[in-house]
Amino acid sequence: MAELLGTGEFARRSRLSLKALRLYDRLGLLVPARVDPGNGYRRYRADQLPVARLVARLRMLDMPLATVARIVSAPPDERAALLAAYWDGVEQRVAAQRTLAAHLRVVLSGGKGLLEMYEIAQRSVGRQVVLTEQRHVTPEQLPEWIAEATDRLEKAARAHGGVAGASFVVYHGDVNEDSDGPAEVCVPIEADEAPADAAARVEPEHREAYVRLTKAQVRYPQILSAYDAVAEWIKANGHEIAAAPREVYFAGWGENGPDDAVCDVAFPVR
Amino acid sequence: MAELLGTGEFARRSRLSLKALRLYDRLGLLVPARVDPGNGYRRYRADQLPVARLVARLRMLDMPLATVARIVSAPPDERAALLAAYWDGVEQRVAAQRTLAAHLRVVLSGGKGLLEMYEIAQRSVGRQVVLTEQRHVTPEQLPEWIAEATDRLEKAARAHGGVAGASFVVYHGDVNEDSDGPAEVCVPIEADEAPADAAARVEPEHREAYVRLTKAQVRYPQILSAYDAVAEWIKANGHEIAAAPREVYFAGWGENGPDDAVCDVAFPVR
DNA sequence: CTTGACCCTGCCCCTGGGGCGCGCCCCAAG
DNA sequence: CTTGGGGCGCGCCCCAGGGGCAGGGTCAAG
Repeated sequence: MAELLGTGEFARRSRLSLKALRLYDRLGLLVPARVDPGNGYRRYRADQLPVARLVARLRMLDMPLATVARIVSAPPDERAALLAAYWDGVEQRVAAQRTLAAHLRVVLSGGKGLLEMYEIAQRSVGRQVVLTEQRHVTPEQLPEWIAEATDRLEKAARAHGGVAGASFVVYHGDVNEDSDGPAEVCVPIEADEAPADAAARVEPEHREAYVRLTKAQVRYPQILSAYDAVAEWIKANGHEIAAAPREVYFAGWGENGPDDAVCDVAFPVR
Repeated sequence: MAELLGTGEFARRSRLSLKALRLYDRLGLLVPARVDPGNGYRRYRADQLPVARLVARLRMLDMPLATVARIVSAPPDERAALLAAYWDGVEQRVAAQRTLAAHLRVVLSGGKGLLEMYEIAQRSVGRQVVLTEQRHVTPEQLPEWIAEATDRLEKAARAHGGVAGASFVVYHGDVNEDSDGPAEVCVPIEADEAPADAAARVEPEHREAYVRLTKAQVRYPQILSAYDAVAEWIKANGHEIAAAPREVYFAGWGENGPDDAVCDVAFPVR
């Protein structure tokens, strides 16, 4: 009565290979309705076809079988969300890789096309009193340290009138594989002079050339392209670098996606 | 004189693992400057670091080692182009997967959000005399057959006044895993009546609801979402399907990227 | 009864390494 | 001179997600 399909037909109609069907059986992902105990022949019900086709399509997204299994075994009303979560992860990875590829393309072509990739502007920045924390740090420690130090300084800022603007990180030395800074996290506070009871200093008024970056672009090493672009722009426009470069974090990290602007890379100019 | 680095230091400074270094050595991708014949110790020159770092970064793009090898062994002025070509391929694949993921999301959520994904419009289409070719065809044969049949019909159209508009494919039956059409490729010609010496017919004047799709969306199975969306829109707006659905190819395939519009999916309506 | 067409399991292969074990090697301190 | 401890080598097994092939059993139609 129940129309059972052999592996061959099931494979053809689901666009899965025999090898894949056997694997999915073994993994418990797609178990045949009946397996002949004598000869091991697998038999599938026709109503297993939609599941098999779903598996085939999820695999076309290069989704790992473990994730596929989680989706097909989830209640139907949660499946779309699981898929969306997986795909969001893919898009995040690809966004990061995309900016890295763009960076490498510039590097490999010897820096040509750098100024076409970024839109550089100028602005004036007022005098700021900042709480600071300074350290030698490697590229891979950097993001964590910036987050922690910013957090610490913002807490400390509450005792000094509160945070007065976007925090920024000044690079007094290169941070790359051969050099570890130092870097300095700065959080502006509502004060006229640097307090004596905290690590603080005055950041003078200046003009700066800057470029706005998305979260995917704010990453080592592709962020180096942005530095190169601003420096190139400064030279091309006859300006001169006046102080150490910096990253201005004007937006929070958590609440932004890979394609949202979160940071400016800026060089003070004369 | 030549400062040689041990594997440990070379690994740290290039961000490659010892395992990776040994593998790349064996594959000839990154061969140490010297290998001690007695104990097998590998020694790298400091000037191999840039290459090693390039390899590490290309690997962050999930680039296969074979492609990495092609890039690092290419003359410097060709490297950027090779990278660009690789990354273009990635973007094409991802664009196709992105539309598939969107399609599956709609399917898994039971068709909710379908009308928000597509922008559906209406238009009038005049009477057309078309050369046609009809066949039963499976989804994976479809693209090739459409290309070939269109090519044949466009050649044949030259003997009948020339091509008079965008070619289209009418689906007289579903084309999916369970059904193979038939489908009919139509190329409009500059003629008032169907010629007797060729497979031809008159496509009557009609109104149709349609949606414009990018090349990445014009694919099996995600194109099914577009059909569903147009059908849904027709029902929601109180119209009625008047004839078999069709895909209108108004732009060439070869010259367009995955995000360029190439095709409309249309249903004639009453 | 025979002949294809189906179907089974098991084995080795691929990529790009990770992890572990074993053993040697090298350098510095005692 | 010896004794560590870490650096380094090699080889083995492991992962996903199958592809491909060998060798053998099975099923259905002529």
